[in-house]
Amino acid sequence: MDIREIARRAKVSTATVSRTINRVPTVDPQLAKRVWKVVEDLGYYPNTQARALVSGKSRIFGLVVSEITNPFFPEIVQAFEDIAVQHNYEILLTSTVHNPKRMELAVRRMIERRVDGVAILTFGMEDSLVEDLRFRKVPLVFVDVGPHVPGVSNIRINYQHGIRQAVQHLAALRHNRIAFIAGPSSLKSAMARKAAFEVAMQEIGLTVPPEMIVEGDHRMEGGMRALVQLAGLPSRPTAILCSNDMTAVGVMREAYEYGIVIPRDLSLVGFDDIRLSQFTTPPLTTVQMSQTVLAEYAFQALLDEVQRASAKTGGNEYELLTSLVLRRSTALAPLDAMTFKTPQDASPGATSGKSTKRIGRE
Amino acid sequence: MDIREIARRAKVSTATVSRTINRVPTVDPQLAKRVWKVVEDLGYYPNTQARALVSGKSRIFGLVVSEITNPFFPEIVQAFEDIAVQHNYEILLTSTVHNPKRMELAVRRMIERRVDGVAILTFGMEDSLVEDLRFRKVPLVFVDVGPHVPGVSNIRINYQHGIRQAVQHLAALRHNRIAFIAGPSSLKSAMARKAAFEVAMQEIGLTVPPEMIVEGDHRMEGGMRALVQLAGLPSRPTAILCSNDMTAVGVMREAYEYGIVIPRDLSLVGFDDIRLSQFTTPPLTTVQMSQTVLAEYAFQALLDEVQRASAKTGGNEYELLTSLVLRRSTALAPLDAMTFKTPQDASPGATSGKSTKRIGRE
DNA sequence: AAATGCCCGGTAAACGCTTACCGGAACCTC
DNA sequence: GAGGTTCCGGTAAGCGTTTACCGGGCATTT
Repeated sequence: MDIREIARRAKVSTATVSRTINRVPTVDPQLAKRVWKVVEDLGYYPNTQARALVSGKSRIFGLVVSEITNPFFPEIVQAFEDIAVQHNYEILLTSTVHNPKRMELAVRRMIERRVDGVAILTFGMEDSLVEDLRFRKVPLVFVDVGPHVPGVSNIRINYQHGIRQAVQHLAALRHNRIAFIAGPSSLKSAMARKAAFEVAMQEIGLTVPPEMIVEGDHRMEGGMRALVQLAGLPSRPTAILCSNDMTAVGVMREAYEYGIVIPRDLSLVGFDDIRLSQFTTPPLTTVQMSQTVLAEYAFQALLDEVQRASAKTGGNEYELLTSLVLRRSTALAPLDAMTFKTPQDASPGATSGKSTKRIGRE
Repeated sequence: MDIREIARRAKVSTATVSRTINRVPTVDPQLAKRVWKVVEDLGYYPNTQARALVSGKSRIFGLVVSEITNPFFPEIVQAFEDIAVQHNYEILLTSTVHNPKRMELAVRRMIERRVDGVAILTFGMEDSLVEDLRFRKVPLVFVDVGPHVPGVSNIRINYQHGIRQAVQHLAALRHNRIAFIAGPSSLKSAMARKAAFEVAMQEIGLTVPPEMIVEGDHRMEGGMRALVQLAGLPSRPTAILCSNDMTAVGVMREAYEYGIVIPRDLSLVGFDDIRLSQFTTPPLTTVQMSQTVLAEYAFQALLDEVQRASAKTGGNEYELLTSLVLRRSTALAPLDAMTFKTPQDASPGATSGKSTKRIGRE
């Protein structure tokens, strides 16, 4: 069932049907009504492919993420989709799972589908792929790492702000041995977080001995390993700031094995504020980086670019703030130097008494 | 840059270019080589929209999930995408966030994009929408709840298998007061899980007093509320089976507040085996329902349907098994009837000693 | 009343492909 | 060597839209 069928039944030309459907104001209301009637009766839905072909606009944006199973991404995807739907855009999602082949294929598929723009939320994308996109004049938006050229927008993340808050918060709780579990050194964003930590520590007048910075992998396992390493130190940290939330979850998990009670024995701060960090025990204090706002910026950047078409102006810069969200994984530093207790002393619920409910024995 | 440009430069007709690109074997290798050269040199990628228009196949499958931010879904999406990529299919993802308007819009968009099939992994979709899809002869696959008609495939989930294993496991650990936290009664799948639990309990000769079944909401909050309720019982359960993992996470969270130590005081079993359940403390014993296999079945069902075109046979049925995966949230039932300890007795690490590492005080 | 302008709706080309059909060349067959 | 096959590549129609252009009818102007 196509537009011609509608035209025939409504006894008008296909042009009129098209105009009606696209709400071109010059069509006579009488006619329009007749057309709409037929459209409704037949349940006609226009064929987007054909529309795209003639208009040259697919109304599709590509969205490239590293791994949809990484809890950091689903919220971004959701937010991005929400806005896309509002603007009548479709989204082509690709989860590259860190596989260069997959990434290449993804780019190719997107170009073949003639996407109107691509948001790249993955870190470390081959330059040649970006070139391919740019060569085809596809608007791009990067987070944190894009080149500064026309047609390419960037969302820069202000790590410093949130991390400074976190460090100040810990300092206010009298922590002075604060460790940092970094992300993989191959990730620019991870390095930026680490640098922000070092700056914040310095600002506040705290020194960071080298052994207080250990490298994780932004996954739970890295956090677990890192805690083991930090626990083995002669002078242990009383607080740990992690480069992302999954790392913090790993720390929690390993801390539990060691009988270290968070936050009594150890304060812990994450980064990203993924959903999961509300669900941990105790809920994780973390530096928030709003996935929703990130998605909004990304979409807006693409949309702007599409609308101003190929005006030479292109390439906006956005800044995304980060900020501390307080939950329950941080507390006053232990008074004595003997930070970690042995398991028998460490009883859950004995910590931040005020928020702990108890039920008596029957 | 289009196929004509290629044709011109390679001094052949567009038909030959098309044939070459589609690897039709009748084109002369010499010619083909010449064409390929031009294609490579120019970086030509065919326009999928045009192809779709003429072939009548979009090579897009729709995927409808309730909420991508629900940890249950990302793995399915990932797995689905993996297979889709292999088969050169694109996926149109829609997260309905339980909003009927969104759902309607999603269906409309999918039809307009002329998807070749739709996998519906959301529960409770308006019949009218399904009708709309069926009317257009779009192949469909449902999980667990689809109607039994041609063109519609179903993936039935065998809840009984895994839940029986769970119950038997708990019984073997000498639990006899086993509670069940159900999902919302509006969800068919939740009701099926509850029924499976009741059957399994009966099989094993255990009775289920009505107060041992409480309704949750498949979210953390429901689990928290349910635990409060169960803890208030005069005769408390020694083990709880939850209708999904998020519920179990809520139970864990609330148990921590009460000083109830899992698994020493309370054994806990979840359902779904979402990623997160590996990350809880302790890791959650749960009934697995393989998201990967689910996605594979769904894709295969759609693909079958597309390939056999409109042969009348349509509508496969698949069965997905569930099975228990043992982690560390279950243990021998406490010997005395005084199931829950008061906080001061409850020390983490004192439980399943063998797997608990300790470090001595320095 | 004829000329002019405006308004609207129809005609048809175009978007970038695939493919049915056709025709020429080369190769057989008798 | 004439007619018949076979093989390949070109011609052109068509997929379902949008839209530039055109032209008829009516109102307005002189």
